[in-house]
Amino acid sequence: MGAKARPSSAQGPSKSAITRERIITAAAQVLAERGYAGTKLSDIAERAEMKAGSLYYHFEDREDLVDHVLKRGVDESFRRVKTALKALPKDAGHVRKLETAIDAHVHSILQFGDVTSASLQLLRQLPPELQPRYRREQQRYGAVWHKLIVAAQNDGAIRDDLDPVRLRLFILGQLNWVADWPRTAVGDRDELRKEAVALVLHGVVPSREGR
Amino acid sequence: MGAKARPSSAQGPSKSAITRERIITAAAQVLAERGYAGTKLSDIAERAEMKAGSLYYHFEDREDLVDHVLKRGVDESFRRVKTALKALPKDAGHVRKLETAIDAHVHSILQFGDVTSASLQLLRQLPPELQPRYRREQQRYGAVWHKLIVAAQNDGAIRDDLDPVRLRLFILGQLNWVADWPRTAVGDRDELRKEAVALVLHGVVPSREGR
DNA sequence: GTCTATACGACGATAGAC
DNA sequence: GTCTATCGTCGTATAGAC
Repeated sequence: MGAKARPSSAQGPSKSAITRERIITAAAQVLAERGYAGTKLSDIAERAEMKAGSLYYHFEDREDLVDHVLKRGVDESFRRVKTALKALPKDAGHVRKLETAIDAHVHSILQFGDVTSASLQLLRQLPPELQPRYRREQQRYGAVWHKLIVAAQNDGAIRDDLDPVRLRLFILGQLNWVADWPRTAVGDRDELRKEAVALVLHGVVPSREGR
Repeated sequence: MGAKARPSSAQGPSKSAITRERIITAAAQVLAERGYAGTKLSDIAERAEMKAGSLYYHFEDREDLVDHVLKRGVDESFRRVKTALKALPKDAGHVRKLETAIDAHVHSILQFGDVTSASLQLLRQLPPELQPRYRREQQRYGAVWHKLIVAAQNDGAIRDDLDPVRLRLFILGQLNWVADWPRTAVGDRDELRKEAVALVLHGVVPSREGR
């Protein structure tokens, strides 16, 4: 990589910002496959094509770096789902909203697979002192889904014989697991998103009037 | 492998065997919440109420201990699902079989939560050299589900517009995630199992003739 | 069987050259 | 900004007492 540092006169990210980005991506990949404690700075550095010591120019320490990966992972799905919901017409039905949220959540997982996967499994593995911050963020996201589900149940748009909390966890669990699928199974992404929506909404049994 | 296998007589488990069991359980718990590399022998020892050095009397080394936890985790669901399927009447329908497998899988997760949870997330985190053995075991389990799903699709018992591989991953993902639920969300276990079956089969939208 | 004490290696972090 | 060199810490594993 002998690219000359280009003076960021006009606009666009500085070289430093680009490097930071490269490091975060590399970190997310290693974290996703090795877990929190299994991730060595030397591995991150190698994947980002630099030496371990150089990381300290961009981040305070290991924890600071993990912090950035984690925050981004939790935020990504959140932002995307909120945006997608807001883009819906005001009079959209509950089922339509749910479809939209499912599609957006899966979409974010497919696009930011490593970051999402890393943040999802890391939440458990973090040293207890570090957990509260991210748990809170995750709960705010969970709350969005919870409202969606409860509102839909109250209006009779979806079945109300399932506990809303468990229902949310079932749905998100099914979708989150996609981050861990073997690449070969993912296949066509649009197809996958459609299937996810279909499965959550209608299940595997073909509908029959006299269920 | 680990400790010496006692020539099995008619007596109960030796004291050594009991201790081994205690250690494996402790290890599963720590592995489930800290990940592979995050699990220190001292933590396992503490939870098993002994000192770290003493573990080496029962297991060759760290890897040997993890090995036992992992093997058990993959086996548990497998055994339970196979047994449940065999107990069905020969003429059981495809949907009935699927229900049974779902119920058994969830049941095993609820009962061996730590071991299952540990083995599920550890598969990814293992050093590459150690993975093949467990992957193979997991694939054998996946094959059972695959056959179930394909057979059901071919007979028109379940919808065939979803890719069978992805369908399997969706279903198992939804169920596996239960291992990571907060204890407070699990609630009544029988209720949870029923809900899991209902959700996979019929989804969240109440059935209507003109879907 | 379990303990304490210790060697040994691996990784995080810092300092200073370029 | 990135490198090399180095220090300190911590965890695995071993040795030997009880």
